[in-house]
Amino acid sequence: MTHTVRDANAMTTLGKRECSSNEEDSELRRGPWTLEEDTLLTHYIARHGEGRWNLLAKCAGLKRTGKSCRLRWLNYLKPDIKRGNLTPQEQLLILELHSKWGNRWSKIAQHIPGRTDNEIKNYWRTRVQKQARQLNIESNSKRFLDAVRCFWTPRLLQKMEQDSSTASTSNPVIDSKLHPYPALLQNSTLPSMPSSTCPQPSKQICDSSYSNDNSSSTTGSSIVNFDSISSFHPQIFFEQPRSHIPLGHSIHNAAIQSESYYVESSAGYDTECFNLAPMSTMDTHGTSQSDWQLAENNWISDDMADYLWNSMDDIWQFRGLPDMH
DNA sequence: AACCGAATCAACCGCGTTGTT
DNA sequence: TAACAACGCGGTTGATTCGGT
Repeated sequence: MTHTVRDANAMTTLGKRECSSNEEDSELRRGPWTLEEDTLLTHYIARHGEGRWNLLAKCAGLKRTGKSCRLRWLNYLKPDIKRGNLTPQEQLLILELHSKWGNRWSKIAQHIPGRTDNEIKNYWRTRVQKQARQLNIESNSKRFLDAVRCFWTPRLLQKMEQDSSTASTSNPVIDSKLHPYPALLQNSTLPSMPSSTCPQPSKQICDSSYSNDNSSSTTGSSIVNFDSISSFHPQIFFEQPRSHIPLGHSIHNAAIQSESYYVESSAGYDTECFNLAPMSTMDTHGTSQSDWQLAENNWISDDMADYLWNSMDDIWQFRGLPDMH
């Protein structure tokens, strides 16, 4: 299989040929890795460990740059890499962490075990940004965050709940025994369509004392420390029972109103927690509460709401999963 | 069945940071 | 402290796959 070498690369290679007497430089392989190369790299790292990638590439007999070897190992060959679609929990976490850190893919990936920065970056660009584009919304805008908060986050939470109600005990999603709303889990119904008033944020959130800055951890909830999040397999559940959460349309707000989530390790990590409230309330652009209320009056149109709701399965890869209707 | 455009994701690049001599 | 090498990150590209016609 051949790989088209871009002009810039051709220039680089030419430069190397001119500047280097090392004939091997011109034999460097590019493009997709072969099984043989993967095997060589894996076996070498198994015996000698990773690091010093340029040396490693030579010693392992790979006609690749050290950079290429490193990338292949970290993004594909490393044993703890997870394959397959992102779970709703992971998607939720990406949304949340991105709202906090922006395009700090590596930093985000550190908190999603088994997922690489490249994978998360691709996910964001192909799924999230695509939808933002189709809606003519800036993917980093407040408006988009609002859409995420009011449409997608509740749906993801609902999906997680759905998973938890059907999952075997080996499935590390929501532990229904810990869920304060077993009835909600069993009886919740997917709203057929969000009402036009649905996206209005709860007053509880608007009135909350969450700060708008990115300092995190100093939110209305005392249990949160984003910076303390370390590797985990997330299990997310509501922090406290609410006295009443109506079913149907109100599940949007019900999910939003649930300010805090525990993240519990299923692999022996420290139990930690994080707060989705920043995503529910935080404005990464420093918008004031009055701005938010202004936005409330200028919310997503019914058409857009229709679109958002109907397209969520595509966006978050729910297609093929059991329908809750 | 063939074509074509869109979507996906592995792999690459440039550049800033960190470590070493 | 300067020079160089190695590393790591984020942005981008392009080959492959998918889905529609």
